[in-house]
Amino acid sequence: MTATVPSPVSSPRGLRREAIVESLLADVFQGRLRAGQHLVTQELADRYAVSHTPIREALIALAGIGIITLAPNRGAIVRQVGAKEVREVCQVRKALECEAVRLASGRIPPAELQALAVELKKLAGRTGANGLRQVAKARELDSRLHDLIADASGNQFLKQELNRLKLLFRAFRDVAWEHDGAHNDFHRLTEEAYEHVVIVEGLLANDAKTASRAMSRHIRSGMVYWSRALTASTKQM
Amino acid sequence: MTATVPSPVSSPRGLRREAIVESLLADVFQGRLRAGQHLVTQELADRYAVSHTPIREALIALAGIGIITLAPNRGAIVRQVGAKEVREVCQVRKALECEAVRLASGRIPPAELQALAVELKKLAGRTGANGLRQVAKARELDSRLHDLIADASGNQFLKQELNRLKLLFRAFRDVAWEHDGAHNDFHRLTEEAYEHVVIVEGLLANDAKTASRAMSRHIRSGMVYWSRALTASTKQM
DNA sequence: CATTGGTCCATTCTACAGAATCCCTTGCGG
DNA sequence: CCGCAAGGGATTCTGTAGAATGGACCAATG
Repeated sequence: MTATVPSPVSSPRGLRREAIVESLLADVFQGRLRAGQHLVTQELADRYAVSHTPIREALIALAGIGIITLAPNRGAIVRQVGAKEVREVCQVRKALECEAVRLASGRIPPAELQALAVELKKLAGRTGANGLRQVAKARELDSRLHDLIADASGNQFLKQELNRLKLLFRAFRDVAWEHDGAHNDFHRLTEEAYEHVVIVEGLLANDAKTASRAMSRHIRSGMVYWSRALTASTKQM
Repeated sequence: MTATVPSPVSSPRGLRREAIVESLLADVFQGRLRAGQHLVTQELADRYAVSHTPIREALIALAGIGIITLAPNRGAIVRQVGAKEVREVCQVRKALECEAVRLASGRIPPAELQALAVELKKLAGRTGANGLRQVAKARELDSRLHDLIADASGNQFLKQELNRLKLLFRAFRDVAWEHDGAHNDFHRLTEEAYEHVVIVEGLLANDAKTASRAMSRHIRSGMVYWSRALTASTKQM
């Protein structure tokens, strides 16, 4: 199971923990580590070719992010990723993203927004032809928009929180993706592009209310979509 | 400096990290550790009479909470607690508490709310006479209200996030408290009690909008008060 | 069903390696 | 002769490894 991806880590001293955190996050994102799975430090240490000390530290950090839970003297297990969790995280994310949009409204350089709008429309126009390329593009634009907003909110702490939530959400989405197969998701991606356009247009018009409502709808529809994808294909425990 | 409080920890194996986290949190809350201060693992290890491994792990956990920042190969420093940080955290907290109120509206047992309302009014009535007793009572009621709301929101994740933020906020408040001395804060406490009453009444009337607006005002006024208290007394770096 | 022994593994300790910083020296310019 | 900047070495502290400790779970036995 874990042997499929050896994933050795050769980071400079002091950055190993961080590298391991990222790699483990990716493992969860891409379904190599499943919910409920027990993580054994020694195994991970072997796999990453480091001692178990940095592994342990990485696990503590992951527990802080909320990806795994740590039980004293019992180690780490990957958190359940069910429809309930998706809804919960999305609810929180919605509240924060909307706040960020309100704060950011009128503070983002219009040039950036224009450029983004152009690319989004181009993406939304193409109906799901050549897959993976478009998926990558969509995700990049998504990231760019949300980062732009978080930056412009002028609230460092909020930005940091949003980033954490984005990571969590990505974990959920990627698990669902794997379960569900890809073909439906192309549709969702173009839908998302349209939603993004509405948000960007709201921001361009300096209309905080509209933009924040669009953001709310955007996240809600993501929530509905991905939580459904999860329930559809997972036999919950 | 640190010698004033030896704080030895004698926890059963497996809970030491947790114990250290709590103790360090308390140290920050109570101003024994000041913003910008550099935390040396060996010192802390001596102080708690453990090796520096669990100390390191505790620091990683604290960094996850956001109380300290970790620089690779450079160790931990206690985060700046200035007016800016208070405002940022409060902004985030406001967004989440309001969301929680909206979700919780109509789902809290009225009996509980009634009881709380009675106690709050009793507290608000007494004008700042016997101090510490009232402070303790006020904090207890505050905690009870926010917990009630978080529980009733039905969102475990949201509840967990709110708890983290409450911890952070408490850290800020206690630092400000120490700087400012106590006498003004009694006034603020009765003010808070009034604000709480409005929230409770909104909830009793099943009026999510009013309740959430009251919550928003509540947190905003706390933000204004405490951030002012901090700027007033701290010579920021 | 309670007990006990065994095994696995999380946790903690000790020791060491490497990074960052500090301080002292040394060389240059005033 | 004094001040200042640059270099280098010592010190201090972080990060990692590997060993030791003891808790949790399982299975076999009474």
